Amino acid sequence: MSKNKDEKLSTEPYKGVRDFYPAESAQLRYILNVWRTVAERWGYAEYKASILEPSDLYKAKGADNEELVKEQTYTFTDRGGREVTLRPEMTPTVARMVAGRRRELGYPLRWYSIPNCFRYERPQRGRGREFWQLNVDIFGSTSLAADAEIIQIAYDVMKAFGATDGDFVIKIGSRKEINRVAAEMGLDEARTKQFMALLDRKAKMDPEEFAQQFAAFGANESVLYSAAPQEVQALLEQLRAMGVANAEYDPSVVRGFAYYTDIMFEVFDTAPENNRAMFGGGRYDNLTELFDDEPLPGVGFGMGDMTIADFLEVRGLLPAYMPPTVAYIAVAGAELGPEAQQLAQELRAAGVNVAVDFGEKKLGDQIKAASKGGVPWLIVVGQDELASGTFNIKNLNTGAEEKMARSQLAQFFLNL
RNA sequence: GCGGCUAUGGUGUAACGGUUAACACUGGAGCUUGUGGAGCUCUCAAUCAGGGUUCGAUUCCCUGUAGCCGCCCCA
Repeated sequence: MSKNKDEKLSTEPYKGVRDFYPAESAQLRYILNVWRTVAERWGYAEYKASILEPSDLYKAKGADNEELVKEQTYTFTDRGGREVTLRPEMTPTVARMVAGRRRELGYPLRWYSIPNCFRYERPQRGRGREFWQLNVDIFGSTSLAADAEIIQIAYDVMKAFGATDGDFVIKIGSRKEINRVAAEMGLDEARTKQFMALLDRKAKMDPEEFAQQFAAFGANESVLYSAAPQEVQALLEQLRAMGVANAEYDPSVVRGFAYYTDIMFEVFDTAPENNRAMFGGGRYDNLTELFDDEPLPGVGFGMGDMTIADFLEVRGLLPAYMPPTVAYIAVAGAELGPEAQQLAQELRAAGVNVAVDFGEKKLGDQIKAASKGGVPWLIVVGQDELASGTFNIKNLNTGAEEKMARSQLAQFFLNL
C-alpha cells in the first residue's frame, strides 16, 4: 500500500458533474451540433452570457423561487459581499438581456443559446448537477404561428437526431384551459396550484389513485376529457399541415410551476420503460416584467443534454466515436523525426488532421498508441519510404494496407 | 430532504469468518522484431473511512462517505 495514499487527491470529478474524456466530449459535441444546426436552420441567432448571475435574478419571482434558490442552486457571496448564483436556467438571463436592449431589437426576435447550467440536486438517471441545455425562444409575437414554429423546431430537433414519429409524442396542454376548469370547479389560488401539481403527476400515477385524488377536488374527471380548446385545435391543425403528425392534446400537461401562461407542450418518450416528459416549453405573457412595465410576450422551449442522450443511447442513435485525427505517422527511428514532421506539415497544409509519433518506442507500440486513440489510418516513415517516395498506408480498423505515392496522400485522406 | 441497492489494484472479476487476498486485461521494464498493433520474461498496483462483534473480519453489525436507482422537486 502506498504510504502517500491519504495525501493523494481523488481522480473522481466533483459530485454530480461529468468529466468528458474524448469519446464523451465528442458525444456532447454531436448533440450540441445538432441543436445548433437546427436552431440556425430556422433563422435563430445565438446569444451567450456568463454562468454567474446576481441571486436576485432568480429570487424575484416570489417565495417559491426563494426556496428554490436557497436549496437547489449554487449560491455564494463574493469578496465584495454580493450574492451570486450559478445559473440554474437560461430564461431569466435572456429576459434580462432582451429587456436591456428592448428598443433596439427587432421583433419577432428569434434567439437560441446552449448554456451549461447548474442545479444543486441529488444526481440520478438523466439528471446531474451540471448539464447543457438548448434554449430556443421567439420574443414579441402573440401569433399562434409562433407557438407552432417552436413546436416544429422541437420536432425537427428530434428528427435531426434520427428519431421517428413513433419514438416520441408531443403532448400539448393549455394553461388557460386549466385555469378555466379550476374556476369552474371553484378552486382558489392555493387549490389551483395543488390541482396543477396533481395533473403534472398524472403520467406517473396509478389511474385509480389519480381518479381518487382528482375527485377530492370536487369535480368529475370528465372535465379533462372534453374536446381540445379552440386554440389548441387550431394549433394542432397548423402542426399537421407542416408535417408534425405525432402531436396531440393532453390536458394534464402543466409544466410544473413554470411561468407559462397559455399553450404548453411536453415531448414524451414513447418507450414504456421511460414514460416521462423529456423536455418541453410554452408561451409566457410577459417575460421582462422584472425589468420594465411594457409587456413582452414570448414562446420557447428548453431541452437538456442528459435526457436526450439517454433517449438516443437506448435507441442506438448515438454515433460511434471517431477521433478528429485522420492519420498517425509512425517513425522507424527517432532520427527520422524531422522527415516525419515534414510529411505531416505537407498533409496539414492540405487540410488533413495528422499526428506524428516522436519515435521513442518501437513501431509496434506506436501502432498500439494510434489504435488506442481510435485513429483510423497509419503511415510509417522509414528510410525506404523516404527514398522511394511511396508509403504504405494502413487502415487500423480493418488491417488493410495499400501503397501510395507521397503526392497522392493528402488527396486520399481528404476524399475519405 | 426521504428511501432501496452497492463498495476488493487503473478496469472487470474471485476468495466457507481462518495460509502470503487470486485471475484476466491495462500500465512499466526488458528481450525479440524494418511491415510491425504480436510473443516471451520480469514488474507496479487493491479490501472506501471510522468504530464494533470475534482468538481471528474482504466476509457479520453500526456510522460516515461515494456511486447507482427511485421519491420529493424539476425553473
